[in-house]
Amino acid sequence: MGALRTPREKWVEAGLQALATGGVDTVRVEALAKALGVTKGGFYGYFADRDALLTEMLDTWERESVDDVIDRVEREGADARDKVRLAGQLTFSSDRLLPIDLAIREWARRDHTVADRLRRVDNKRIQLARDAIGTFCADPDEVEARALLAFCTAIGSHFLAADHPGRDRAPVIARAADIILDVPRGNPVG
Amino acid sequence: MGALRTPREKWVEAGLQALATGGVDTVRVEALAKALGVTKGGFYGYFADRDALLTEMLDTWERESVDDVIDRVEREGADARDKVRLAGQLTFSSDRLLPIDLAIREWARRDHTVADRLRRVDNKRIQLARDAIGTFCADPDEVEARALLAFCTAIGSHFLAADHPGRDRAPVIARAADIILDVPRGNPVG
DNA sequence: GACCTGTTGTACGGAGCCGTATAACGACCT
DNA sequence: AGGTCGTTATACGGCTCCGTACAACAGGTC
Repeated sequence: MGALRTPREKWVEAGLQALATGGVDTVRVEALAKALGVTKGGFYGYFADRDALLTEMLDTWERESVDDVIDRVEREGADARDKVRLAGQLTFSSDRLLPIDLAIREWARRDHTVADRLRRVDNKRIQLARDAIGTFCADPDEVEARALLAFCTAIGSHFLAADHPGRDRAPVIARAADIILDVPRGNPVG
Repeated sequence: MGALRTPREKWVEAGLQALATGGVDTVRVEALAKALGVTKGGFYGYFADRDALLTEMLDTWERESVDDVIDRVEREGADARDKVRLAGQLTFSSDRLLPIDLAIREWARRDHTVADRLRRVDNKRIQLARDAIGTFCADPDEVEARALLAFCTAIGSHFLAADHPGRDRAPVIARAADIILDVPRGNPVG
């Protein structure tokens, strides 16, 4: 039996890497093969076609970014506000997951299948924010608005190119988080 | 002199349309020609190459989305909060500009030239928000945070796939705008 | 009608990519 | 050493795209 030099996961990983770096349109079988130092010869032994790889990439992403993140938040998150912050950090500060997440959002705008999957993922994530914010905010409309703000800020800040004169982006986001989480001034949480 | 059947602007317009619909990678000379009902024969009379078209598309976008929008806001905006809302609406509710804006944000993540141009545009736009918010908020750090929130929400809501059980997205955004603009409850503006 | 002149259609070479077919290969077993 | 079987390289036809070259064409002018 010949050795398995370039297993399925290598192709998926290379695909996710290409997706993160250059978007879906740069996920090409021959380019991936070159990146892996092989030819595309073996690819079609694992995948029916390019679409099959894309689907498997989405499966991997969904698993990593939902199950893994939610598990960790539920286990490690202390109080409600901490959970929101931790969930945001795990997804939106991960060198691995963040670029993939952003690329999938772009992709989802043009592919309904991807949009449906992203909706499932985002719904699970935003529920986390709702639960957490609900512990210190009674009005359900306000909970929804603040959960939306949390999410849009986490995503939007990566698509916003503006500068903040005399500051870095980080402290501005921290201050914005205080507003979203309704932290009283003079008693900042950070 | 032969008639000018497919002038420069037609190519730029078709390019922007393709950009809005499918992203930069779908702006291809031959595909544009087919969409215009001609062949690419005439294209290279106006543009040195595909990159020249992309540059001109960016020029057009920058003109439309900065000069035009800012002019109108300065002229029509009533009070400060109105100006922020109007600027947001002009850019992020325009059937024409919005999809182009979003596509350029995706593009900018992978092309430094585009990122620089987007930074110029976003800086002008966010200054509008700063000025407006500054009229009712004294703390400059808080002004910056609220301006960031306004922008991230305007952009992020288009990249967020989550549902809002029992609601549409619009009223949730309106309520979020009240939080960003610090509108007291029981006295909603949005 | 003949003649410019600039726009457009057609044709080309070259590149990258998809998916298939087939041959070469390497590891393992006997 | 020789056989077996799965993995990989190579080669192919087909497609889309780029940018160039050149011929066909339509509008205006004389």
